[in-house]
Amino acid sequence: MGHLHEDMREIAQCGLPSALEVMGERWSFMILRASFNGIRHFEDFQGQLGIARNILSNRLHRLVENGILKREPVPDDRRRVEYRLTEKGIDLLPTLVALRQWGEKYSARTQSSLTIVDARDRKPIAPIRLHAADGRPLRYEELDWEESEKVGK
Amino acid sequence: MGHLHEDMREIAQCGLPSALEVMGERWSFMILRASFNGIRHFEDFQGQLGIARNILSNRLHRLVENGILKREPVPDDRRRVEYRLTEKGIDLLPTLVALRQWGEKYSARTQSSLTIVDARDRKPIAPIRLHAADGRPLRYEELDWEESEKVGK
DNA sequence: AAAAATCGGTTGCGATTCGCCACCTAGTAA
DNA sequence: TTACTAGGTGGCGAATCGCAACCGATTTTT
Repeated sequence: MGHLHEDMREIAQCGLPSALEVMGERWSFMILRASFNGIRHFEDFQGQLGIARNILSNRLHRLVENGILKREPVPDDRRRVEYRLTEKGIDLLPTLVALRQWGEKYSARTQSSLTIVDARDRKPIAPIRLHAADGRPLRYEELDWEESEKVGK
Repeated sequence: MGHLHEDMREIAQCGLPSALEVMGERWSFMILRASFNGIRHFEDFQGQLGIARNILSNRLHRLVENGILKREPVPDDRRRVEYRLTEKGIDLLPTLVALRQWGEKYSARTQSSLTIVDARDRKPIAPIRLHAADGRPLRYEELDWEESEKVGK
């Protein structure tokens, strides 16, 4: 009694848990951001993030095994290896940007360093928000939650 | 040498670290999602998420002290306490949805339970993506990174 | 009025995970 | 042939996680 949504039990899987399985680990988002910034090599990740080498090694492997980064040796120099974003990794950009914008909105320090701009007019992109299926932006008050059991589509 | 972006050193703070300080901890996003689903009470969070009580207690306090949730006693029953989203917490919805949509796109299991719909036509919201300042949606290829030192605005 | 249940925690304690530091191997440069 | 670089791995103490038991303040039930 008192439950708003009676029939959801325990987890109500919504894709969040599976997303967090990888991205919920410490450093994952920071590594991802570095990747978007063009970082590709182990030593560069390490230097830029200040992360311990064993942790970095572990995270890179987990990101690779989850298809977010791909690891490929550099032909010219067989010591070196490149970690680059896959399409799956690139698809995390909206999440990353939303998180970053939120952090910037609520932290004292002004935004800094690289910002993402529209290549056309070089103006910064808009704050990320929710949109209706037809593209109309939606405010929080215009939303509702619906129980969609229909797995079909 | 070899650096794509010479002048950014070490961290290149972008609001991400400050965002992750709270939301990077285990369970934070799951708790947030439960909040959006209407969960407000300790026991309900615990039951729904299956999280250990001490961890839950710790996370709730951290979310409160960071202004994401507010904790207020229930007048009618002085045993009970309510944890509710603040505006700052509500502002995390785009991040949460983006993460969830990504998880759903790349995990086998179909989406489930509560989905967010446009209250007007009750159709599910659109996938989250980046938009230009004028509202035009942007593809990844249309983006560029710019060094914006100008703190002014 | 007394006993039982509920709610929101806290405390111990073992199991993981994190993070610093040293070290190692293959490949390249001097 | 010696030195250096890139990308790791291993040991070990410190911090965090998670289970289970317990607790104090309040209702609820009997």
